[in-house]
Amino acid sequence: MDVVSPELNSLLPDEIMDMESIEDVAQSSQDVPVAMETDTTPESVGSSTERVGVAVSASGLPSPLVSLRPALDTSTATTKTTDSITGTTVTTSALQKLAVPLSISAANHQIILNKVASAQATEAARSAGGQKLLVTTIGKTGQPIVLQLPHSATKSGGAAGVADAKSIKLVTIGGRSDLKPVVGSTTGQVAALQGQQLKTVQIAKKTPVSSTAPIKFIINKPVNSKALSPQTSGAPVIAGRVLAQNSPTMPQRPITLTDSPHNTTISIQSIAGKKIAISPLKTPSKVTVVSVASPTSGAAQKSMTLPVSVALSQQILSMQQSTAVSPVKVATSQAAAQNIKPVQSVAVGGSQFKTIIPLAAQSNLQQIQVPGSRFHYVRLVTATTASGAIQSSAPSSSAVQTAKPMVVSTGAVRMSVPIVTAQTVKQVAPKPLTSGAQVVSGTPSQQRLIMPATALPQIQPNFANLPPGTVLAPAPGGGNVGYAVLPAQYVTQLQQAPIVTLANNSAFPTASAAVQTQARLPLNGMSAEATSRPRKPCNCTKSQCLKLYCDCFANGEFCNNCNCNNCFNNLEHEAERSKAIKTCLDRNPEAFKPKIGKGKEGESDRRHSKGCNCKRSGCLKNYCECYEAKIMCSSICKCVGCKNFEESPERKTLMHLADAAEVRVQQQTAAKTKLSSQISDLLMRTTPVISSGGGRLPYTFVTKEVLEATCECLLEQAKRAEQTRQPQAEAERLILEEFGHCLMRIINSAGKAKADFAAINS
DNA sequence: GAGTTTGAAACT
DNA sequence: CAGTTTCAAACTC
Repeated sequence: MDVVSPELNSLLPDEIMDMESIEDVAQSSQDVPVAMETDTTPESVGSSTERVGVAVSASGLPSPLVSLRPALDTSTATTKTTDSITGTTVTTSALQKLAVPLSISAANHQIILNKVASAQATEAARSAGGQKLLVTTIGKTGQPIVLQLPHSATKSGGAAGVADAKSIKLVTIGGRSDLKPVVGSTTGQVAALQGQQLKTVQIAKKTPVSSTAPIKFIINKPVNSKALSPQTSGAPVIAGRVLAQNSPTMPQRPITLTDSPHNTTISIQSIAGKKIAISPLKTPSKVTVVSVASPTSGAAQKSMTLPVSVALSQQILSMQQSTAVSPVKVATSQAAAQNIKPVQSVAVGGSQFKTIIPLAAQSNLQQIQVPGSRFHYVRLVTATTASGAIQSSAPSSSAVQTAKPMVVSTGAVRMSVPIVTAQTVKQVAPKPLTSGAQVVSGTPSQQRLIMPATALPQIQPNFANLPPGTVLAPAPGGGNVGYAVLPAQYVTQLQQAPIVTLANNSAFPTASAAVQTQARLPLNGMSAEATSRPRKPCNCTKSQCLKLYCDCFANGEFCNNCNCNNCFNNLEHEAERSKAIKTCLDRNPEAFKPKIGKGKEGESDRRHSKGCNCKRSGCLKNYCECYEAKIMCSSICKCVGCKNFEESPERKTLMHLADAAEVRVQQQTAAKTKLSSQISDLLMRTTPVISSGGGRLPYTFVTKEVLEATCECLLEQAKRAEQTRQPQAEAERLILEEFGHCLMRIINSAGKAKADFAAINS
């Protein structure tokens, strides 16, 4: 498995440190409730003084295990998964040193996970028996991780009650005072024992024996569970359906994922029907559910429609891709594997911000973290060859997937989702649901990628709708590896989009694979532009964009649409990039942390972490990092001739000038807008108008007939005055009065007509 | 757009 | 840790 260096762990941003989420993955492979447990042995915790990464493992699942481990070479953690039916245990080496070490660098809200080391993990996975549920959290720097993993070797299938705390896998976040013990039932369910804020999300995947039986994912998120009741732990998984548990004290707000056998789509339905935009920045208790089910080998050649229904029920974001296995395929090919839809449950940084990623049986998903907090990458890894990937039906032979955990920080402004085939990753053959269906195709699982790199040129046009910042990177060396890097805002958009469709097929006929997204929407009151403003392209020429000179690199981002030369800051040079990141971190562990400290809720205590060293700019030019960040220089600055302080007249002048300029720009913009509006109004006007005080009236009402009638009225009034021998002044008054009456009638008529017209057109 | 200035990052 | 060099962005013309 992979290793995370302690120092990297120590660099994990607070957002991640704050992560309290604990996910549980439950899978049932039979109509009979199947208990599933993922457990970590106590030693998996590693050194108490070391930071433990996130190890999320869904045992018993053919799906890739998610693991994020501390880089403690000396520590070893073992994730044991036990098949509830056979009692076979698959152990995933959690802290095992890898020949291909996982490179995890975490800084600035980002973690990079590289290289999947599967071989050892696979071997280790087959070792001892153990427990299935593995929940992990990340502790804060210097704070010990507490993993309480009772050896509940409970292998009893069915919905064994979780009342027994011993059978519960308890995972806490290291160092946090508000740790929430989590109890996982034998059914893989997790409930928060005392997590006041802890919310558990459980995704249970059950493959119906009958192809016609719908598969439902029910995500239950008990909140504020103070106690675990037997009821909560005993949620049964029956007949292809996973019944979500409810916290006795909390209402259930499940999301149901239904796999329709008659079509190739799975839709996530929000039972609550309430969509909530997830703001990774501020909103706590957010849960992101990302379901990505990749097609199995049996359906590998079928194009599929993969509607993603984003359902936000109780702050749950669902991003789902269906596996869309056609019933025919299920019948002819190895159905066992097809119906299994492994789920990855991933804790997301930030309190209660969670990401759950159900994966298809042969899909693999890796979390890629980049130093810096803005990007969070998820890599989908496809199964490679049959060797190692395909397992016999024997549950014990299930290979352990080496998918890396995906961690998304709450502070994520952008989220990237590289999708790649992991040729080096051994895939776990889905376990057969039934003994009779245990035969798994021995052919290499041509697992299709949602966005195969090989088809990148083809699909790229299909992603025209993707937001800025999306990168489709070809695989290095022309391998069948590709990445789709999606900005986090994309996810944000998904949160608000009613449906997101990811079409997946080898031929990409559905170029429409198009991800349907909506326009950027404000995030927490901040404009999306402000929160996810695309970074300026760099122009690096000599640094290969692998030094902090490069803003992209310094911000933990891949270069995208930059003007750099010989750029290595991309997925094609992951090795170099990882090395460079490590070098930077070795030099300065804070290298990828924001230089500007976060001010406290509107306070102006933002300041540069290191202070500037300006000599000649007076700290009033953008050369100065303080000034550039629009903050005052502080005592830690070593600048000379600083003018960037509160009372500085130069600064005030500059600010006033800037403000004035901004006001001018705004005024000009407003004037332009108004002028444009007026012009548009004029152009759209089809008839002349007269003013009626409150609005414009078409003076077509002043027709010849009206004029004649008016004149007649006036003449009549004049005659009357003449007949009554009124004085001239009085006659004029009467005539004018009549004229006024005429005008009023005209105006009233026009106004009425206008109103009627508007009513008709409305 | 080319050249200069600037200061952070990297290096010694 | 200080001095120097490198680098890319900011700035000027």
